[in-house]
Amino acid sequence: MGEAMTGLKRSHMCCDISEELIGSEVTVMGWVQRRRDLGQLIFIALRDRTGIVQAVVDGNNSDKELFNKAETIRSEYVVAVKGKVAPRTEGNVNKNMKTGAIEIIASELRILSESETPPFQVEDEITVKDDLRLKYRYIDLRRPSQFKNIEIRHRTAQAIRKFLNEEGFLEIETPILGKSTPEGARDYIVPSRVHNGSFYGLPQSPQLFKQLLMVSGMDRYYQIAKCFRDEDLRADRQPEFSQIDMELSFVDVDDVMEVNERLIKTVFKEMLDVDVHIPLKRMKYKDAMERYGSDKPDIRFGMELNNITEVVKDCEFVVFKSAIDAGGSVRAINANGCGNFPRKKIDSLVEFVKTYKAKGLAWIVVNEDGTLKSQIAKFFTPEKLQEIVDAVEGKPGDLILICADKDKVVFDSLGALRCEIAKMLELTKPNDYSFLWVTEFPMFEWDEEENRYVAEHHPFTCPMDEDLALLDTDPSKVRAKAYDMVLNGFELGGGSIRIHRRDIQQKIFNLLGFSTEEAQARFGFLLDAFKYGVPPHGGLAFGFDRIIMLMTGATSIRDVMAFPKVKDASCPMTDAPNVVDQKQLDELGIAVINQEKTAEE
RNA sequence: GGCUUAGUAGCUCAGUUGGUUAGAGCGCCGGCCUGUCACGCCGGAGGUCGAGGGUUCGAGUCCCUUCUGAGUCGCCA
Repeated sequence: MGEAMTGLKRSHMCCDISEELIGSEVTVMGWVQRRRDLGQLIFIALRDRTGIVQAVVDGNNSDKELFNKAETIRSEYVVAVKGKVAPRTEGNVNKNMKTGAIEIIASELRILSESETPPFQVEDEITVKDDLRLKYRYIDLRRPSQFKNIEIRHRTAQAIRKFLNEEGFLEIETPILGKSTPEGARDYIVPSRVHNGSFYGLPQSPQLFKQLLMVSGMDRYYQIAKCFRDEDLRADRQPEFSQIDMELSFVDVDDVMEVNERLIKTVFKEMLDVDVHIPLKRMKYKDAMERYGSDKPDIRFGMELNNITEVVKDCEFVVFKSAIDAGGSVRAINANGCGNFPRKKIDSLVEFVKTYKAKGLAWIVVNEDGTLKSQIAKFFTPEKLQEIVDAVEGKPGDLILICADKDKVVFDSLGALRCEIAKMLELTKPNDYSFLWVTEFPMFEWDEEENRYVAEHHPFTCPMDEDLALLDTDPSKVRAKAYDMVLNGFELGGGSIRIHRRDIQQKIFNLLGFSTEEAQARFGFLLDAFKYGVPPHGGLAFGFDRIIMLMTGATSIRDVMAFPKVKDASCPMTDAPNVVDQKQLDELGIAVINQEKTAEE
């Protein structure tokens, strides 16, 4: 039920009503935030996406019908209010509202749509569980913070487009229905009615298409591309997400980095008025791991890792000894000033690193008087213990945390631990944006399960020129022309220079265990294209949602997407994914096994 | 798939060693109120304590199973 808006035309958005309009007649339309009924005087807080403006219905100075109608209004009704803009008297100005100096004296009121009481209040102050918010996402989006996030997302996209357009990039769309290339993440696949038993794959990224566009001579391409990955969700991972995807011809590493530094600088200045100093700091992958235990280090605080393997290598402590003998290492971080942590808190840190496969965590407290306290003290001479403390520059009041294991476990554990402690100590400031590039990634990673090398980045990544010879001798040492941009411990984006020489590409495929036939079957179209003249090229892709998340301070990318999915990749609002009719399955030639539910005809 | 955590009124939560009729704030409904703006005052409705089973004289509370979220590890070229 609701009235027509016939004869009314919206003249202003709510927050566009200002003191300059005093005396003029305006018409605003929106949702009722709140009705404050004082008996013979009714205030209506009317909200649209710009904000809230107050309308007044005076029982003594307006007609009965208007007043009676105003009394029936409830929260979230959609109404149109026509009236004169009036100043508020001295004591009635609301300084907390943009429109707090004025109000609209209503002369006409239309209830365009009534509303049931919403399942939760449309206010930023309330905290509602995520699944309920997402079931009623259209109401959740009415909250100012959500409007703000969606708007920042829009404006950021525009700023990015403007920058890239001016840099000579063409915005080009690539297919969503593509070919499934099961290397890396799981693909979402789409059955074909015309080709029973055959499937399209939804793109995990437009990688191959953008390289083909370079072969076509498009020279510079970008796209804000929807990508799909059928993997488990996280706070910063959704099954469908957006990338700022780009590719450039006739470039090497520095060229791609340079244009993207300027892109980020421009966007952060425009959106947040934050000055990003370029060129950004660069850190080699190897150094990032050694110093921060992570390939996406948060460099806003110290607590760097120290390799103390040499210091303890001759000790008899079996935990350290066996780790070293197995080819691992012993490393430590110095949590400055944390020596006063209660035992319980230290124990929780020990539990914390077990998440990352560490078997435990040794600790040494440097007391205020310089004496040492440690649960492993009995395995060491006092001199040796002091030597460890000196190796990490331990001072009175410090807490030293030591992990011994395979390098991967030590890096994962201590890398996460330093971030966890930083969070406990609130070492990071809200508006501190610390960017860096991580470079010189290894080309390959040994996959223990499959017993072969897999590409660290992807199989089209170009090895560093000086490492080409190592492809034949020691592939594990080959570094790639790959780079990640990192912000505050988050990978904002990454990319690489691609291989444009067939002989090198062939070598890489061999190392990855692809036969010529297999490579041809999977990526033949790209290899064929490379026969016909291919420019040196490279590119990069940013996680668009993640950038918006960091810019808005949201804690999840769900808050910066209009209609995100919950953890099991379903949508509580639409109930996707759903079971389909047998008829649809028959047409597609699909038989479903182990299906508990079947669609009702 | 593993680990952690949560589920009590429409929403957010409290609920003690198991013990009378399960509470609060907000919201909702009704009444009063002409300057509110988180309006105020008075009154009211609203509960399968996620579901199922068990222990017990007695279960929101203890045990088992299960469902639904969240975080995280694995996974995410």
